[in-house]
Amino acid sequence: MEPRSGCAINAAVEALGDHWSFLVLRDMVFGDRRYFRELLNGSIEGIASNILSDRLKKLVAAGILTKEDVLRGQRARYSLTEAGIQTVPILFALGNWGLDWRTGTPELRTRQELMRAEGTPFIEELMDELRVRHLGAAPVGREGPGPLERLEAAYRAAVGGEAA
Amino acid sequence: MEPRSGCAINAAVEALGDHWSFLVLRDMVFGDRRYFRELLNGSIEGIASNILSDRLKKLVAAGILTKEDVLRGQRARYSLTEAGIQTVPILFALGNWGLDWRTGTPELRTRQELMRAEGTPFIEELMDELRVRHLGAAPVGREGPGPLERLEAAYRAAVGGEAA
DNA sequence: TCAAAGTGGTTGTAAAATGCAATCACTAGT
DNA sequence: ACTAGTGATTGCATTTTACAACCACTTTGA
Repeated sequence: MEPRSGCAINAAVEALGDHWSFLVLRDMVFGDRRYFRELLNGSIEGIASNILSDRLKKLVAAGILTKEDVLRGQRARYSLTEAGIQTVPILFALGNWGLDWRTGTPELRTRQELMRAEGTPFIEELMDELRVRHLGAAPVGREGPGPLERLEAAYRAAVGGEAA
Repeated sequence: MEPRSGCAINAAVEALGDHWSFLVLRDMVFGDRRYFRELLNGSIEGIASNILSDRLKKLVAAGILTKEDVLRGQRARYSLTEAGIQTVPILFALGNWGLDWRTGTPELRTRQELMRAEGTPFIEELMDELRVRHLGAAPVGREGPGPLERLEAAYRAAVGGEAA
């Protein structure tokens, strides 16, 4: 696909500005989901398997994710690339807007509020942790529980396993 | 439309996470376009009139824009609401991602680089200027040319009138 | 006064994307 | 051999999108 224009905002929107792409990234980043089935069953919005398949393919083609190439029938893991990790500030900005201008479930609001309260350092720390987990980067020496660990409790309480 | 989930990111994506909605907001925020025809002819991506009509309607319904209600055939002006103005950080994040991970025309890259170099203060200043222009807020006392004025030269050089 | 140009759209129509359920080829475990 | 789980693909109906033409109305200007 060639871009409709040379605008950076347009380029970003074309690469990941699709309802489901954002939600897939959200679940990978904040929900630590890396397998097809996890993403399929874990999504609170209930994505269809063909749509998930298509979006994963497009995100891989766009250089935002990579996929372990395994044989058919084997569990394949998806990883964020550096480009994928750098979508975190976009997700953060979207979440903050939604927090301010839309209602939402208290649990998820709590999570977003936690992130906003911690601000940019939290985002940086989260991105570093994603680099360790997805890119195999050397851990950055930090004390205490990581950002995902801190979020996990709030996230699982709200999204958890029950994908009604 | 009721939301697919109580997630803030999902809420934001549902309200404005559509290819054209983002581009309309971009042109209103950075291109200072406020009329149907300006948006129609000014868009470098070439939006169709029915799509523009539909997106404006949806953005108004979502509380992101307001429309002066005038008689049919009269020039109606669209304004950003405070919710609309607060999408600026999202557009900024999208633009920065596109700048880093996609190629684009040099002119538009220059514009995005200018913004990024000036950082958060630029965004704040831009949002204040939008409040003055769209909400009729009292001008914030600042010296020198405003952020839109600074951007205008670069923007018009690239996007200008030629909507090929 | 009266045509011409401009206003924000609407109306076809065809192409593309989406959503849903069923199915598939394959692997791993027992 | 059987069963459950893997990441998808396939049909099919519905919805959304894109493109061009057109519309009702107002404003402009000679």
